Amino acid sequence: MEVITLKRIAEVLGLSISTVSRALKNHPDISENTKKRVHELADTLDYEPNINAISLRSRKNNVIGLIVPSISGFFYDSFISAVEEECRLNGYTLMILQSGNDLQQEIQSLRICRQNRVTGLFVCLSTQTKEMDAFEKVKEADIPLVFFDKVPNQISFNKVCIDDENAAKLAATAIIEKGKKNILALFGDENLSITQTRYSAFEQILSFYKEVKCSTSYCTSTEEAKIQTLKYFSKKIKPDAIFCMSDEILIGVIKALNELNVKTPEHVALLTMSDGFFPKLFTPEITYIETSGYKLGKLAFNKMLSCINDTNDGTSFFTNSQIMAGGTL
Amino acid sequence: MEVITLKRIAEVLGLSISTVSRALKNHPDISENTKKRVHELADTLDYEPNINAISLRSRKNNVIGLIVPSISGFFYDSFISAVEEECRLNGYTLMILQSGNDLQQEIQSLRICRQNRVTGLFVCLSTQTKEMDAFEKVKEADIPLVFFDKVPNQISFNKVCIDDENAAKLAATAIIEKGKKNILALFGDENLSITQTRYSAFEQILSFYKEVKCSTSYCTSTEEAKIQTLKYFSKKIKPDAIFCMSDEILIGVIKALNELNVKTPEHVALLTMSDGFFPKLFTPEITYIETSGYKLGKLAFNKMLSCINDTNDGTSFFTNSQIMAGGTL
DNA sequence: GTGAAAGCGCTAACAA
DNA sequence: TTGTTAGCGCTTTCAC
Repeated sequence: MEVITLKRIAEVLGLSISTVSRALKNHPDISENTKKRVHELADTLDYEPNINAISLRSRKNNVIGLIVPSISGFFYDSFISAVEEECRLNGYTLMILQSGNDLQQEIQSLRICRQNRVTGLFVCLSTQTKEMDAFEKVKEADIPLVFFDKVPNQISFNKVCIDDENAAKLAATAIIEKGKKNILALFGDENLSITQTRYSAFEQILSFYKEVKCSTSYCTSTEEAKIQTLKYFSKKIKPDAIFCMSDEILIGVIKALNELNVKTPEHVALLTMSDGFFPKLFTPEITYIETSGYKLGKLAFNKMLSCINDTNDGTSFFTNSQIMAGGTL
Repeated sequence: MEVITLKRIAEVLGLSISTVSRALKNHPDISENTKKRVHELADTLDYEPNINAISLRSRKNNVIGLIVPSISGFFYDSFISAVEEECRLNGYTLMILQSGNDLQQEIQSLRICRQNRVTGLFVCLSTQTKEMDAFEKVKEADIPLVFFDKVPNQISFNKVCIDDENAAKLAATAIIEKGKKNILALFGDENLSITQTRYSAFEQILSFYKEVKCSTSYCTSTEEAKIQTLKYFSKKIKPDAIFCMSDEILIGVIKALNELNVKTPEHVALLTMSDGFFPKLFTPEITYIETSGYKLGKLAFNKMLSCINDTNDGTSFFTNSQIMAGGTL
């Protein structure tokens, strides 16, 4: 099946390529009659302009790249959903690459984005990433770069995050106010700044309450969260409250509690950070600090737009959090 | 920041563009010394070939399109995850577009894919789609087209599905064997062939057992599934078994059962079709017929490859299903 | 109101 | 072993 180009239309109509090009864009110079003929033929032949040619010629590309450890589940899918929506609404196309938390893969994805001359790039760092050299180069190449969720520590990068500090403080305060004395706090991967921020904010609040005991544990997976929970409940003094840093952790905790037949809130209080989807699946619904991937996605896109339009003020964006009452605290 | 091209490298090295091009590809004609010089400069300048130019020149594109109602949650995220993985491993790049179950959006996404000259296209139909004209045109344009999950009825299209018929029969048989007499069967959107297939297979099995009563209901959302469940449990004779066609339905049912304080399997048996993620979140774990989005994604990509390589034999692919024992049946 | 020509970055046939 | 040239599909300046 023949692919239709301006050239082809021009041949059929006995016009020059440039006239056809202008006619399709309704350029004022072109006569109404010519415009009509061109549009009609283009329609019947199902002409679609070749984006590659346009990108090449204009030296710009409407593709935006997104690198993320995994598309599926836990927050990222709704973040991506929001970003795709905004991209589409703004005439961009989204190219998604999974790093699988693998360093090589992340670098390779970065290269693919550069080869594609992406207009901008969203990145959620892999848990392995230490060196930021490759990302520095992206910046030097003047490609707008917005980190989300798992972001680097350097202040020089654009970041869009949950307001981790505030959210973690909110959580700690809520637990304290319920008079809990023996907290189990489960966090994610220790290397991530997001984990570090949540951890220190949480600890900071607790430090004001010397009488409250808190055991902390870092879990890199749902399975580990389950194991840690089982471990702490096998001790003589059992936790009277559990704080989960994320859905991923929460699921592990719930599996453990189910196995132990420990009920919330009767035997233990439970508070998590989440977008609310998982917390609402259970009975009683789990109390959570709201951290919406969808909202963050919208925010991230705004940041990206300001970078693209060169109106970026260099500030980091944060979504604000609030506590959503369920029945487990 | 200057963008590096072959031309630039050629200038610096005092070579012609074609020599540089060949050197970078390690063409045998080029002397070792020249290759070395070119590679070194390319490295220090961080040269990356312009994919747009390559696509234009070669008249092919390594982009594969994917149109889906929504990226997030319920099966699609893991399907997409698998497809992205395969794309990456095979040198393709994935362009994702959400239709939001909106007809206009779907058509628009189709157009974007055509403009981008995608090498292939995965489509999960929106619930609104009736006319297949636009997709016929894609086929006529020789763009490999693979439908997944929500697929058209026409036999002429490539489809990759859960083996819906077998899965639904498996479900019906399992429920019958448990001696249930009053089944509530909840299905998804009535317009979808996937729903129709599951429905008729389920009914077919039941038709052999005249003594078994079965109420059927179509739900287009989680919320509606909840409402329907509440409705049937407000009747005098309550269901002794519930069959859910999907996770989306299951979640609604669980919320309803929680609200009613109806326990599984004591008060009612529960069986769903799922990839297993959600069923395993609850206690007891919910018995399900396995339908893996991830597996289906891998299958879909194989189908796509065979289309691209023109070795497609025109058969539809099905993942096989099996029943996974939880504690609710 | 329309056309010719150049050029975006790249590859490959042909020439030298 | 290297260079010249043409052309992928498109836009845009300049000429008529």
